[in-house]
Amino acid sequence: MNIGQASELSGIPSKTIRYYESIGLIPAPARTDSGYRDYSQPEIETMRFIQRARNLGFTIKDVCELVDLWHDQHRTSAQVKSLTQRHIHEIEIKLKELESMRHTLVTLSDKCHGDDRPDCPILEDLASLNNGN
Amino acid sequence: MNIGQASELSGIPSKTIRYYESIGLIPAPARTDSGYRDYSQPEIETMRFIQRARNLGFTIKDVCELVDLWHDQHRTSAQVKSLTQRHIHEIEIKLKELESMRHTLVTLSDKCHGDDRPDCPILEDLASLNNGN
DNA sequence: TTTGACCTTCCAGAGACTAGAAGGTTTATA
DNA sequence: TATAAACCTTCTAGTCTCTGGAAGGTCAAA
Repeated sequence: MNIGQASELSGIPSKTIRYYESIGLIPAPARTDSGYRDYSQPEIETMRFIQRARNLGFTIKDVCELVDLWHDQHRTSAQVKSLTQRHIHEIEIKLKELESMRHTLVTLSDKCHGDDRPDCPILEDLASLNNGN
Repeated sequence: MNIGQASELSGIPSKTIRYYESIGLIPAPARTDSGYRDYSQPEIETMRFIQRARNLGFTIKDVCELVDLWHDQHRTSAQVKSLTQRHIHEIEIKLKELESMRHTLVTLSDKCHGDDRPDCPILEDLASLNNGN
């Protein structure tokens, strides 16, 4: 199976598959006589695994670990859960940051007339002296 | 005022100030005889403005526009509000993505025993066939 | 045989910094 | 006055995760 089909089945763009291979996330596949990458079914499964993990926001490094754990008969579910909870924690930190930003922005935006005049509470807030750094 | 003091007062690291100058977000300041950057008060105000906008998640490109609008006597508050609402919209998209990730991850994590055994619903889900791409 | 859709490699750019190297300047202390 | 620490300078390269494009080879169908 060539890279285009692998891309279709895994949902990972061809360019990204090559990139993942270049950084060692996906092992180099067999090649046809003409040099085309030639994937087999288990390699597609791995790609789908990787794609799902990426869709859940795991970093490439985390995905490497997850793939290793997946293939490790002697893994413990505690290892996987720990990795996952660390990731959840990071997501929650980002959520809080974004929610705080949104709150501030919505508050400012609501105060802004949004008309032809230059007076703008958003700019005034950004320019204000009595404001956190 | 040298770059270290400007950094303290604006909350932007010296390295980042130089970077902002290199991409044209901050204009090149005066120099002392020995070549040190020499900032005046209005330049610090601009840096503080930039730092606050960055803290609200605006991209560098947006910040450029905001600074331009700030200095433009003929701006309209509608321009600023429009920029801000676009940004709020992008934040809301990211919030939804992250909340969806968190929901999935928490659900999976709750199902995982997190003990010495290898059985793990998290890995099973990532590996499962009947799962979105 | 020709066309179009694949595939290959390699290089560069995105965004927003950050680290480090190699060297010059200023300031404080001994 | 000497020297050491703490600044400053420029430049290069790395981070992270791709993505686009160029130049060229291959394959399948008409």
